[in-house]
Amino acid sequence: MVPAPSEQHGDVRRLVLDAALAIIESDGAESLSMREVARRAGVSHQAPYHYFGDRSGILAAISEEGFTGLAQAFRDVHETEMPAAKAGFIAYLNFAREHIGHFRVMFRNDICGVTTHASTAIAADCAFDELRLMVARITGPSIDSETAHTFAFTLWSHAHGLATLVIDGPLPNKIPPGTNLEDQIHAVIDLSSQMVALKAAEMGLVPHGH
Amino acid sequence: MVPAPSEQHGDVRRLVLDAALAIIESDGAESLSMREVARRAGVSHQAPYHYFGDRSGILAAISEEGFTGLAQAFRDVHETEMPAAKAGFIAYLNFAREHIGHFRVMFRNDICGVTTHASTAIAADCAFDELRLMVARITGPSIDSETAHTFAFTLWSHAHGLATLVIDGPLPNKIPPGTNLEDQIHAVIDLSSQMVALKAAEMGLVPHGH
DNA sequence: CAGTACAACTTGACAGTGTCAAGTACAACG
DNA sequence: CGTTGTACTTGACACTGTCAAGTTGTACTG
Repeated sequence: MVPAPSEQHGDVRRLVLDAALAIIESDGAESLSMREVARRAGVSHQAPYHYFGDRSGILAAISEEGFTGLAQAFRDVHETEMPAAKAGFIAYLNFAREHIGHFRVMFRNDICGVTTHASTAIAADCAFDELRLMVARITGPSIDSETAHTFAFTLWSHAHGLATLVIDGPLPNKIPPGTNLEDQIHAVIDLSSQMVALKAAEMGLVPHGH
Repeated sequence: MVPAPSEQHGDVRRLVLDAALAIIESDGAESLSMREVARRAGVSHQAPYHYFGDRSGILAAISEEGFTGLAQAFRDVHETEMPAAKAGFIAYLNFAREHIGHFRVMFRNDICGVTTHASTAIAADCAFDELRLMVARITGPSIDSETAHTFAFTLWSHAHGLATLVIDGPLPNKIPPGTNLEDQIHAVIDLSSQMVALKAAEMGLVPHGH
């Protein structure tokens, strides 16, 4: 049976996971070597396999952890006084930047196989449910579920695109000379959330308050 | 000196590139092995290095090719009768889906180092210039360059997010049961372009016609 | 026409990689 | 004490990226 997480056994799993995250954060997911992970965690080169099965297993575990964290980030948005759309964009981008290791893996089911790892898929579903709850704050209750779904997908796309372009894409290199990256990012977030708010208003949707 | 591209010499380069693209399309960029590429191209395991220097070199070449293609896709949008925003979203998504191999690499400067490969950076700049021209069709001329830039970034983010989520992300697995993926995608594109059009109208921007 | 230079490769070697297979240490349980 | 199971370790294998050195053919000089 699995020992209590507080015991030393659980530590190796955590150690391995943290070592993997450190590598992914600094060099990207491609550079993740199981042997280097093991070396940094101070265990034999085969120990990680005991916990995660194979390379995709460790990535799936990171992905799962990431989705759980993202769901929490979405939940935390409910506490804000900011307009929900803007707060959502900021939360998404902040999560991505603060958890680059997780973020780089989460949306890559080509390398971690969300479809093959059930618990990762469940965590992803939870995060998406939380996103839909957040979107419901923008659209209000007077909306059919199909449109609500489309709204959720759309906002997700917008936030995701910005985050990926900022983190691994060429966006940081493409800001005009003399301008500040953070300012540009906030201008994009502002513009995006204004677009969302305008459309919601045009559709006669009323966001519900706190 | 470099031989004319029509000669047999150029063929190897093309062969290697195509083999690499085939691997990336089917298995992702992580699974790209230089030796497997060489094997499929029917050359020695070192031949690809002759042309591309190292693993990141081949990825940079693919990236460059991709950005050149994307720029062309943007140019082709000018021919459409559709509203520019919607046409742009569709063009971006189509490009991504029809050139998965290129797309999976282009925006990953963690693996192909756009910063280190000059010609790739130039191609990326060209594509971005073309994007700005396209955005100018939406915003019209009555807009200061800073706002125009923000508009371009924003639309880019929106389109990019949708494309990445569709191609490698969990979006295809997250459509509600009984609904069609293509319909969902088009609903998102419609909603996004409506948001853009609304904001442009609110700002008093007038798109210029054909 | 000999000589040289250079591009376009090939062959060989090396350290490092993912993963299968087998072993060891040790606690829990009967 | 013996069995069972977890938590690893050690060893091996085929494969990887890349450096170094060789080979072939072609172009161009003297």
